[in-house]
Amino acid sequence: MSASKKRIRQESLLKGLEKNPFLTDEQLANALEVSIQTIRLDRLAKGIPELRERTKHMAIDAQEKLQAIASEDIFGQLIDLDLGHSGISMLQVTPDMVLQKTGVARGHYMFAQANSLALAVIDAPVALTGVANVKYKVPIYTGANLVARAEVIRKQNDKYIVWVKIRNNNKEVFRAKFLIVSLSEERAGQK
Amino acid sequence: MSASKKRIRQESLLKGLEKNPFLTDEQLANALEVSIQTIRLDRLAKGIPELRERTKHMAIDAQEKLQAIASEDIFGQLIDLDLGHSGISMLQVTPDMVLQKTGVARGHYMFAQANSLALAVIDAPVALTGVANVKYKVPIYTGANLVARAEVIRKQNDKYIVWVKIRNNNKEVFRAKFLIVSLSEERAGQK
DNA sequence: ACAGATGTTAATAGCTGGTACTAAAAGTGG
DNA sequence: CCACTTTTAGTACCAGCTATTAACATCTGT
Repeated sequence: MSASKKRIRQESLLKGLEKNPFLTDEQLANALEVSIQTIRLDRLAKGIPELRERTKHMAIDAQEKLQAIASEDIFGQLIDLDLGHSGISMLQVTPDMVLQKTGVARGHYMFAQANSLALAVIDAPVALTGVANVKYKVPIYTGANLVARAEVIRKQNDKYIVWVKIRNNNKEVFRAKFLIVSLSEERAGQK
Repeated sequence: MSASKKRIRQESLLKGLEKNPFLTDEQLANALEVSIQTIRLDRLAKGIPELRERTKHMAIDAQEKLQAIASEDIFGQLIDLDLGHSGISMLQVTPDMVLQKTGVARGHYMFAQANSLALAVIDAPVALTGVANVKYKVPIYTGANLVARAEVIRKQNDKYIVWVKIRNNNKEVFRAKFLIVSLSEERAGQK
């Protein structure tokens, strides 16, 4: 019986810290109505680090995640690139990409994957999207492994037409046509 | 002269902590070749909190940012909404939204703002984007205050045509036409 | 050149939130 | 009742500080 009391306490310890990781042993001891030493033994048993270590790791982890999001993990991994002709990228759909209400991936992730791949394929120092025609064919859910394939269809002076098709399990779920303008040097208006 | 030496030191203190906020006073003292006490006076003067406080605030801030990103069903702030007819949202362009190379905002932010606003306007429990036609008219840079206005142009059964125009300083910079399908209940394919 | 201001270093006491260890007390099961 | 687990208590020690007081060091204006 006491063994199960212990297990229950250790589990609520884990849950409590998950909800609020900034609790000291003292606060935890009060909350669970045991002594500080018991909390420390429990932490030791469960391999839970002390408050300061927890805080530090949270800071580092969250920072890294933010950077990953800010940089380009959203857009998928570039798998293959034939500059000026074609490219392939892959994007894993994770739970935070879907709308809670429906479980369907937000459309702008596919758009971002397709658009950034299209820009990557263009063989120019600076390129901007001018026009995009997009068609969502099938809703996407968590766990989908989206494979985008971009192809430059036409090039005329500084304008490129790029087709991007996204497949999930070899089934086409999205397609887009981009008109992309490459800029020679300076900032310039887009048509 | 010593006053400027002090100022220089305090500035490199700030810069050093910006690069690596996890430095103790002792490490900082070694790096800047002064005593620990000097570092502490400098921190006091500049209002820089101690290592532990810095770490904690980083953890909290980053966590909040992550949650904000994760819960962003609507990209930008919804300013006005006339369900089934029109809506207005605002999005501030921050430095992490732009490509370093060019300083131009990544296209999918505008797409996300427009798309999510279009979906919000639809008066239906579940709605999915089917087709999007997008035109980028002017490149956007950091600091831009994007105001998107969506209007339902046509409704036919479960299909809606929504126009979204984004303006920056009252100048149109982006427009998109969405064909959106509202779903009655179940998960269903999109055309 | 010397007083007074400014800047730097040192020393000490006390705090938080721990680790590590030892030992006693309480509960529990056969 | 004894053996064993679990819990609590107590002590010594640590990092990384704050806060305060005091002694030097350096510079600056006159």
